[in-house]
Amino acid sequence: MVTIKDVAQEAGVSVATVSRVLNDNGYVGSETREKVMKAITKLKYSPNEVARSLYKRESRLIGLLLPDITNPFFPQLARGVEDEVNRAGYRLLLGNSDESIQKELDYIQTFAQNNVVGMISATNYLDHELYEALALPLVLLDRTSEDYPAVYADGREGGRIAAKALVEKGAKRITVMKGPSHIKPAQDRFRGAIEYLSQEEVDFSVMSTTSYSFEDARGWAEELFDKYADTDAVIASNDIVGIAILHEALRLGKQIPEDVQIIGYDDIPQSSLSYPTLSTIRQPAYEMGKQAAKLLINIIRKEQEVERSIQLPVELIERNTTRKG
Amino acid sequence: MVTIKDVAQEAGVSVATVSRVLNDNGYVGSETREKVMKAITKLKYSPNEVARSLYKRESRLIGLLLPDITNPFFPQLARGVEDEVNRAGYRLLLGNSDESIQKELDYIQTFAQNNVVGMISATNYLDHELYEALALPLVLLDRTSEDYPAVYADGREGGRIAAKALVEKGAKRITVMKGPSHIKPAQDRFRGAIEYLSQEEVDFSVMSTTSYSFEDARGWAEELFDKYADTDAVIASNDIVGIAILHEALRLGKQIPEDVQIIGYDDIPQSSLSYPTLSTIRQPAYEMGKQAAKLLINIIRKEQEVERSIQLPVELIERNTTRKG
DNA sequence: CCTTTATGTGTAACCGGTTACACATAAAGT
DNA sequence: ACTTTATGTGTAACCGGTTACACATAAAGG
Repeated sequence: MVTIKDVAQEAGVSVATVSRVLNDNGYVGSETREKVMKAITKLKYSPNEVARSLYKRESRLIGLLLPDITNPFFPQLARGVEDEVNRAGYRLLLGNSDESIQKELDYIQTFAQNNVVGMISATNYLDHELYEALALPLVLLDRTSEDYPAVYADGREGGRIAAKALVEKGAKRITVMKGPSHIKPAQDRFRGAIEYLSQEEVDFSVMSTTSYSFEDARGWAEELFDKYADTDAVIASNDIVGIAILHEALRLGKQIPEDVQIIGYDDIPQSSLSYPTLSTIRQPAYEMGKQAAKLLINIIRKEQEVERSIQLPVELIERNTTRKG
Repeated sequence: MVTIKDVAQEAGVSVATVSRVLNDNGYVGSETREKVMKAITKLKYSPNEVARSLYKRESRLIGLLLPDITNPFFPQLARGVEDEVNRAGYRLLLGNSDESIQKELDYIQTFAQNNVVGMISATNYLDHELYEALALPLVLLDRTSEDYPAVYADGREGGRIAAKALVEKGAKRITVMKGPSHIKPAQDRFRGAIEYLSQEEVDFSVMSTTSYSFEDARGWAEELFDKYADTDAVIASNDIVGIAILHEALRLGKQIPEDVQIIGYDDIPQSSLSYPTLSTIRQPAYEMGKQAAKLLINIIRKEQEVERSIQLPVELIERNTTRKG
């Protein structure tokens, strides 16, 4: 391994001077700078981040904690975070917590042990005490909080928009699927939908679900048409479930959107690849990731006028599981 | 920040003793161990990984380099890697290289600068010189190589199986989609399909594509039916493209699988959520990730009898875009 | 009883950077 | 000509761990 000492020796200067050249601070004579640069190139020197991180007590790493990257909503979020974080010269330590508080705590600890400059968390549980003890800049993603800055989409409005669209498109017997109760954003969109429907002249029923996963989605779909066979519109808890419902409806010989209208939530990329293409409420996942990263970096850099939290707008994407006009 | 010194002081011993307790090596008296443990608990001490990493010249991080986590094939891979890597006490530094060699090089450099113990790369380009200069344990994933251990699925066999299935199911005018030429596994499966078809009594045509992305998938689908309107079976370059083709075929009023049979590749989770559900060649993505991580860890630990490379089997998943029997 | 050997603990060097501080010299100000 | 001030460079302390080595004591062996 080539160290700063080797470079110093090669250039015939001290390590301090090499360091000054590397970081472009302090005074360095122009010929000296030249010599050092040449030595760096010659030896293919690349400074060790770990040593720097130890002294500075701060690495150039940012921790990203997700529930599960395997859920199609998260890769986009993650990319948004990564792209923005890279722009500022940081790199990502990634962790999936599943639904395990233990894993979450373990990751938070690792992040801290590695001197990360900050972290972004999109997990559902949130152990306040530990996060507090941390004293690490933290931004929450896809989640609201009183205590920490957060970036999220307007779930309540999303639920409302979905409900409004279905009512306007003539739905009479709407079924609203309620997502897992420990997932906050799931509850927000559910609440938005219920609020809207309650003030309208329509019948609606609520079906509770306890997970978002691919594996269970088909089960929810079957249960839905079993329990509410005559429903003519469904507000799905997310796109995965929405596509499963669509699939099941077709299997039962229903016409989409004539017999049943369906609105998903998230607008994951594959929603536009279903058949018929799924109408949905779009959450700007990539943008949310970017904003969260930006916010975190501003906090890290102690910029003035840092927003406390950022709410991004949602949007109805009308595709082919809802009627036209 | 609580350091080992604080613990030493609190326990009334030297830092060396605390270190011995932490790492459970060297001699430590049982009462002394007790005292140290108590101090650790009391101060909520958590050793700094960076300091350890500097002295040991080795962190507990592993670098994972992917083309793009946003491509639905990769989240599963990543989870496989992460889960296995965690079991062994390591954590992941994640990077997406897109198609950029520069980004790839940058990430490799960062990995090295952070003293990662090893790296797993699933990227398409591979700058041999740099990887060589690295002297970092490296395992390639979803990719073969003469020079490095690799974990991959049997693409050629996959292509063959897909072609065989279609021929057996009565396809007469098969269109084979050729994936981007810089993506090695895409070429393998293509080659497998062509090899099989060449020895059979069927007509087939080849359509070249230059990307795998969602955004372009629809375009390829349109082009396909434009150029080869009378094709009765398609071997898609991957599931995304397969689903887009399915979608387009339905839009054109074709019956699936009666008029057109379609076989995808990868078996990404959402393939079972399409309508009709997509027949495909399954690559065990999660398992591939796990195996790659296992292999890397074995190399790191300098275990004996480490396999050079691991080829995993692919499997035909018959769903509803191919005819029965 | 004396020498080994095993056990327990502390001191200090080390990992590879960064930076405070000392020192030297040149340029600028009075 | 003499003090400031700006510029350039090196020495060594420091970051928070790990470990080689020294040293002390107790147990075991002859």
